[in-house]
Amino acid sequence: MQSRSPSGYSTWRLIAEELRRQIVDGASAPGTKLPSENDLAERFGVHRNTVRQAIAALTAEQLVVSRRGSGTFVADHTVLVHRIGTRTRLSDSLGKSGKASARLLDWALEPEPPAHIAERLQLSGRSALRLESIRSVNGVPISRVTQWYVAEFVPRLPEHFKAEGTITGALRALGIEDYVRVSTTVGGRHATAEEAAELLLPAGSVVLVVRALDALPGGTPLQLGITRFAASRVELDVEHSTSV
Amino acid sequence: MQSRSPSGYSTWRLIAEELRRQIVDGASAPGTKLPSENDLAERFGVHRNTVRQAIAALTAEQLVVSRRGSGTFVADHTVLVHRIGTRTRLSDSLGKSGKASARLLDWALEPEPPAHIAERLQLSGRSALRLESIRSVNGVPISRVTQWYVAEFVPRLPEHFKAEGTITGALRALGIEDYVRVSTTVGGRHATAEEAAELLLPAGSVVLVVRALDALPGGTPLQLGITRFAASRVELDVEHSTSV
DNA sequence: CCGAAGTTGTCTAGATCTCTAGATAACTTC
DNA sequence: GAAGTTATCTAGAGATCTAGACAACTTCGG
Repeated sequence: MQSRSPSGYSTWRLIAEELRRQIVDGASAPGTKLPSENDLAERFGVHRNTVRQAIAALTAEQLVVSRRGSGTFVADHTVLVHRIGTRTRLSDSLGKSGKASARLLDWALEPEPPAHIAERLQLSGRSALRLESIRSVNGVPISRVTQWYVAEFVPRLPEHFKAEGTITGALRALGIEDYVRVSTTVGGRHATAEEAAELLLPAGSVVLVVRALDALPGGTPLQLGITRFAASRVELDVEHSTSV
Repeated sequence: MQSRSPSGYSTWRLIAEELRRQIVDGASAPGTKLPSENDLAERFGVHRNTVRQAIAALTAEQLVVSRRGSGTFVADHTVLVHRIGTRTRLSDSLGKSGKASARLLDWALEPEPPAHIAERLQLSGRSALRLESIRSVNGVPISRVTQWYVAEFVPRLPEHFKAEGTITGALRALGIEDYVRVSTTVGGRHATAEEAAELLLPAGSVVLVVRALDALPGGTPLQLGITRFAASRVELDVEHSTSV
């Protein structure tokens, strides 16, 4: 491990991320023992206290657990899989892994939405409806979602969302049973301070940013969603058509 | 901006990432003027020198350019789009954006590949061929790739790769013209120190980790690729089937 | 069972890096 | 010319990292 470089990352943070990568990429089973603090200090070329800081961070995230005298072990952790496909709904793909829930944080009618939203939804001067929500599985927040709808297609959607508990349910209550995924892009970046707080992540954690456009049968745009998944908790699985 | 929290990220690093996010998410055109250093210092609640550190980092990445007396402006930057689909080849999706090239870093015949590789490729005791390469567009590195092949299917692949310059060309030279994408998963994490160095990224940058399995017609596994895209340079576009 | 070795937990002190503070200099814009 | 903006600098406070030590516990071999 190189000594301090002007990266803006403390040495212990870099070590914590490296250990995290080794645990997750190596698919270390819960119970796997990490090297001792002295070993890690020697490998990374730092003082043991610095390694302890890194381990403390992973402990705070419940990725590892330390036992005095024994060592540090990988804790029980799972990475959820979210399917990205033409008709996949969040409740279908992630719900199977446990109890999924969505909480509406905020909503607003937007008579003058941002230009790129208006363009993607082909609003032509019509209003958009913006919903802000957070989704959890087994009580653990996994994504922070901003959704833009063509407002006139979804009257009272927020009320229905609160009543049904899911967007799919809310849309169904409005008579919208069928819509298809038109496009999906995936990017990655550091979470904002707000996102990190809402997703219960350490500052600077990585989020996968999924931008998805859904349309009604016939191709009329219905919704543009911007979902920030906690990259440490969710992996995306792209659905490939099986027809050749 | 909160004052120092024990996140392991320096204040200037967090500010730099937030400015980056605003520039990229807001799709700021080159030439867009950022708020002045004094304004940013006030907004983030820090001293101006701290803001200067953040801007210096973005300047080093050539995302912004500062002119004394005038201000700081968004520099020319593009985010490349990589298509993820059944038959999309890197040279097809990214090559259109400019001159794409791939450089073989290393390769090895692996008689005892890791268990999860052996399983995905259904090796049953056969050897795997591992290739390590880096891909660039217009001289800018965009991804770091590890590819595992069923060795007996691709004799002398490294030589062909060097001769042809692309994997697609190398496979074609071996008579392999048709293969399909079976599965693709996308994750995100911080780049390792090595990855950051190879991709010319600041330490701790975000990479999108794409794991893809390709098969020959008939379903026999051919290749498992693990591609780390620089998230600040590449966005993934998922191909959706248009049939309903 | 006991002692040695190993491991994590805790603490103090000093060196080094980061951030704040404030100032002056050099340039641009109006 | 005045106001605004970036560039550079010095100094001090606060945070991080190194260094080393001792404490409390576990594991293993005799």
